[in-house]
Amino acid sequence: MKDFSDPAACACFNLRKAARAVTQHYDEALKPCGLRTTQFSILAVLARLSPAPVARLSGALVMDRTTLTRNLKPLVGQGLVAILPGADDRRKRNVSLTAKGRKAFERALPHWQAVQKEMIGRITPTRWQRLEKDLGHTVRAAAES
Amino acid sequence: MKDFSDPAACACFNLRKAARAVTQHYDEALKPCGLRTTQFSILAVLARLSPAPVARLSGALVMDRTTLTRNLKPLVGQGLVAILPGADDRRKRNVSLTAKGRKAFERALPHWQAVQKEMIGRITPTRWQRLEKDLGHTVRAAAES
DNA sequence: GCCAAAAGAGTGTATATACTCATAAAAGTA
DNA sequence: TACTTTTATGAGTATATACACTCTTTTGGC
Repeated sequence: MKDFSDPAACACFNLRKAARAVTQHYDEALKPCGLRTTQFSILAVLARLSPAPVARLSGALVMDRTTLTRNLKPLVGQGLVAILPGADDRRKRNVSLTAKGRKAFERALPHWQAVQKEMIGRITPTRWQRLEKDLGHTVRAAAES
Repeated sequence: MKDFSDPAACACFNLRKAARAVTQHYDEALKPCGLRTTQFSILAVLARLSPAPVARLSGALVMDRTTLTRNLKPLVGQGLVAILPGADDRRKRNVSLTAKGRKAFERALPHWQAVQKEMIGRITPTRWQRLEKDLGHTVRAAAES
């Protein structure tokens, strides 16, 4: 049982390592847009769900609620995202994409497509298809506690 | 080509998402030891390579050199790791596991094994075996720039 | 309507991540 | 040897991550 005796086989370590390695390429590619990968992902989710309360977004991103709150700060600072109190429920904060934010997202899209194509090409489309499924399964497996 | 038009298919986003989800379990499991997953990983690598200069360790961890420097700080603070100037080359800083650090690592090992077993069980050993290979390939693919 | 419980969200604190720039020492070269 | 280049590293800054705690508002039970 190598998997349970050799820390180099650590599932967490290997996932984080791969995430670090890949993130650097995406961040580099999105640099001309003034966006990080995480920020692009948030805008992408918002493009579909805006406006939506914080908890709904953090669920969609599989990101801790408080993490999302912090991550929204620079986006709000840049005027790409606006946060408004909910009309029906004053506890809720509705996060929405501004016009500027939607433009920034659309400008970033081709840059993302380029690096995505490049990276999947390197990984190999076949392997990536498999990997994406396995990652999705992993997220669900981790979340089911 | 769904992979190049739907940001939800983003390789980076999916990797980071899975890393986040899994990290929470490992951090929770290692909490009684006073270690985070990243710290455990560093100790595990040091258990094999200690003493080693910063650049050598960051290479082994596929972690940015400056990131490792920051990550070492709390470990040094807890006395688990010591950093000494190189005798041969005064530019180098040799990072080494202290006796206390080795003990902390050995105490943490069973906790890691438990969560590793639990997580691989959830993911499924077959899928994990495949995933680990694919992650390794991804790291190499990303690094070959 | 009153009050306890639950839901939605922010803050304090600490770690994780990495780019840019600065520093110092070793190695190479004329 | 003096000068340049390369190597090893740290510091400044900014974002990413999340647990514990707190605050406010809503909801449910009576």
